[in-house]
Amino acid sequence: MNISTNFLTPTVSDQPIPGQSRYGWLAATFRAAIAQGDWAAGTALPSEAVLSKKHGVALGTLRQALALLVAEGLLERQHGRGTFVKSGLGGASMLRFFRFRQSDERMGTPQSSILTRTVQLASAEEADALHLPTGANVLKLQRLRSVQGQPCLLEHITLPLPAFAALANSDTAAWDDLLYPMFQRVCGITIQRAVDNVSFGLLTAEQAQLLKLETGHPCAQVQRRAFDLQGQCLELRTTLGDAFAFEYTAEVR
Amino acid sequence: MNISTNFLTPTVSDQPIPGQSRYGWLAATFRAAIAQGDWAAGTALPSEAVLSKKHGVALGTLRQALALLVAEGLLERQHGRGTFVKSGLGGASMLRFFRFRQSDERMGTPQSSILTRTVQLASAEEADALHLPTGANVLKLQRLRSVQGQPCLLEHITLPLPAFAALANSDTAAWDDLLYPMFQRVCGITIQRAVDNVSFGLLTAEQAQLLKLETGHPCAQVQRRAFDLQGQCLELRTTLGDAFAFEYTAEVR
DNA sequence: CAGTGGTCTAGACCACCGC
DNA sequence: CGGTGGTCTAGACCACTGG
Repeated sequence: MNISTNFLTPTVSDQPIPGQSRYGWLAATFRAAIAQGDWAAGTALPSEAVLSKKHGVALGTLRQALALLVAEGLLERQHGRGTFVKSGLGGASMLRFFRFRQSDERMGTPQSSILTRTVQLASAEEADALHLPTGANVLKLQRLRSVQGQPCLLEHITLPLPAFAALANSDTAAWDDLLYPMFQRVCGITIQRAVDNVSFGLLTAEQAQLLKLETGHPCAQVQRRAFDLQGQCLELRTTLGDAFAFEYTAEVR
Repeated sequence: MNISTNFLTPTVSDQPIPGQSRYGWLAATFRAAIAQGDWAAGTALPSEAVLSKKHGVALGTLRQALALLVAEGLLERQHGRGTFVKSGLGGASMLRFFRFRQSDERMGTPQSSILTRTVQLASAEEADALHLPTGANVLKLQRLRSVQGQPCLLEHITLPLPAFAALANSDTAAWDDLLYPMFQRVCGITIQRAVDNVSFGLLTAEQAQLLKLETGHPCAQVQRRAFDLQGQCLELRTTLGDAFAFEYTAEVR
């Protein structure tokens, strides 16, 4: 990572500044510290004064660096309390696309059950997206999520296999309703960010049966790629739900 | 608006600071200047040095104020050139929800034709959303947008009537393909921001006929509320398009 | 080259939190 | 109350743009 360690520091700073600004370099340093776990999720960073002194930088510069990481969603600042490392994604983020009856506040998280779990060879697209070598295995999950006993979302999940090996043999019935916190606990993997692509389709007979809908019923399809702290894609997920329960709001400027 | 004009300014500032920070108040001042047209869209603001001196504020403080407006999408800064007032929304923003063949780059804007134009009483919901008095009139438009001669989007647009009177009698055949720039030119109304709500439904017979699809064909429905610089809602729009052409990407952190 | 925004400093004081 | 982040200042120098 360190391209030029800059042996001949002319005047003041001994810090290797690649091509970026000082605060940009500082932000990168902190980003790495978070990614490597030196700053654990949920914990507080040292105060601004300490950090600025430690890195030989003015307060304002240090604050610019932190502001970058806040904008990226890695940090959270609280006036009078401190600066904290954000935990990864919660996992209930799929619900933002759907409005299921009574799902709004009371039953925050839908129940989850794993229908199938298999290990198989990664397809070309999967290997490409997950940056796996050819011939690598992936863990495939089929998962049904229900609200108040009503099945509402059907998911197909692909996970790269050396990384998620701990999930290949554990009892799926004992799994949490939320996967991402479990990824963190069991596999030490933090999902920090995801990209969802929404499109429209019709349910196949098998899909419809699981969702208790008619074959050919319209469905919304959300294809997700989820990334860890290093920006590595570590999950591919396809979620299907009743198109008539779909609702999403976006702002344009 | 000015709650306390603060007659007894104790030490330094003569500026009416409501409860906000200095830069927050500055930003509000600039926001108002833009909204009232003192800063015309597309023009450059005075330099940082001039503005900071004029408002008796340090450079850093002035920059914080500008940063707020940049984040709001009202301003745009260009290193070495200046700070500019952004023009309103372009108008082609509906296409971000759909992928029509060959619409990607070559034919940037779909052609537009106004099918019907009527003046009628605002419904209760419309009057509420547009902040109209009861009994006020609205302009209703039905509009078909086509790519390469193929009809693809059907729109139903509601506009409050004193404001858009200039559109009530002009020749619709001569209208632009993009409405928002025309709103600005003809009515002096700048659309700065919009909120889109997406859901799925089925086409009625009339809708299907216009879009050259089957009755009952699945459609994506985008309900938009568009706002001017003051945050006033000045347009209600419902857009229908083939659900199988729908595609949208969102990021979650 | 002059003028613009971008970075950086070394201070000061204020507002909030929790003990 | 001490410690935290938030605001603000009055400078300095750098990097980019355009004539």
